[in-house]
Amino acid sequence: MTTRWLTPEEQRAWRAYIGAAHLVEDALDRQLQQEAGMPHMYYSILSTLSEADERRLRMTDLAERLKITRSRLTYAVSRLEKDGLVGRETCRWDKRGSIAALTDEGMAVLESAAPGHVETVREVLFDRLSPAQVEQLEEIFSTVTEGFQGEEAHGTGDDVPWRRRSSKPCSSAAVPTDIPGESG
Amino acid sequence: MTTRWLTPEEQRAWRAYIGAAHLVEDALDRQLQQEAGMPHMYYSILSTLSEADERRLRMTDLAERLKITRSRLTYAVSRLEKDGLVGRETCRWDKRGSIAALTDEGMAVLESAAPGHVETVREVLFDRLSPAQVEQLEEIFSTVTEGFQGEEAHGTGDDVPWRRRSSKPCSSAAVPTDIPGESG
DNA sequence: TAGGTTTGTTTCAAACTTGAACCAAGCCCC
DNA sequence: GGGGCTTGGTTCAAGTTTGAAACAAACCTA
Repeated sequence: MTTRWLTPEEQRAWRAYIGAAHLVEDALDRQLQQEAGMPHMYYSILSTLSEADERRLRMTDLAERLKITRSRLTYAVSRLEKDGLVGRETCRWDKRGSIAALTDEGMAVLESAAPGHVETVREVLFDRLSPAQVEQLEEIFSTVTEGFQGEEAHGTGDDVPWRRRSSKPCSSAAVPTDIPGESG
Repeated sequence: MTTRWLTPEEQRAWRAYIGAAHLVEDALDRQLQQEAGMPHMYYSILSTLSEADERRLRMTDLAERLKITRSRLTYAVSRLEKDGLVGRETCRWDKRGSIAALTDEGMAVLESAAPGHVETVREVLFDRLSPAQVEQLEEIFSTVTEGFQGEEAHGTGDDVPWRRRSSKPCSSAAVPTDIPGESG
């Protein structure tokens, strides 16, 4: 099959996107590194945990939500754990499982970093976009994300074995009142 | 000042964007790593050079176009140089300057990798977007990029000293017929 | 229920990125 | 024309990411 090159419009869009994405990422990383001593991804981990049930999530779930590899997450959580912002627990119903839990200190750090972070996100992005554009942004990237979800099922013969879909909940909140096992 | 948190619409847009951006980046990196043995950024370096006058560019210019730090570029070019895909030359009119030049081998590698790369870009992005959305994408991220250009001039008191704007051309094509210096 | 596969996670080495520090070469200006 | 500032690039150590390999627990299934 002969290559379908990008049209001039697509080229422009692609370059604008790639360039801006770098700028945005860098700005976020720099701001958070300065004010919270961690890169953006680490902040996202804390943030995601803070919204989860009981402020804890299985590693695989967390990786799935953040769209990162499990290996990357392991490293990041280890660092956050060393800093006392996250704790690791083992899952009682699936002993393979490991659960990341936001500590009070982690919550505090998150809360103190949040305003500065949001301010940066506004500065670099939302303050420059019209409401219509915000909607377009969501629409465009939701579509892109959806594209990836189908891919794994069939795909172009290409599998993505390392990016799995969620596992069972396993947080105590998601557990029935009568807990199995844990007998004695 | 009290924090202007993100509205629900903005939140959704932000999350969609961040998540999709990770997926896209990973997909591109993976594809290029497989088929060309280099991450996306390195491909972009080759690609940018290939379009430049004489297929060569000063380091600072290259960094500016790619929106990356000079330090990151130095490392990347060193690797590409080791692979024989790029050569380094010194600038005759500014002896501080260093010029990265795409070699024939680099051009060949680029050309052989291009179809697969474009195909991936289509798969993950453009094949899922309407022409209107492509336009919106460009508009949105051009705006974002512009935002950064103003920033350095005044900004919120925050300087970005390491991300400079272009230097003088310095490629032989940009040189007047009568070359100064180089007296012999 | 032993053996084989799958799933959840970590580990490891190699590659990459970051930011600060450094070195030269240009530039200014008295 | 000798300081002092700026600019172009590199270097270095510390931190992060990657992908493959290792492990262990869970899940078949004969």
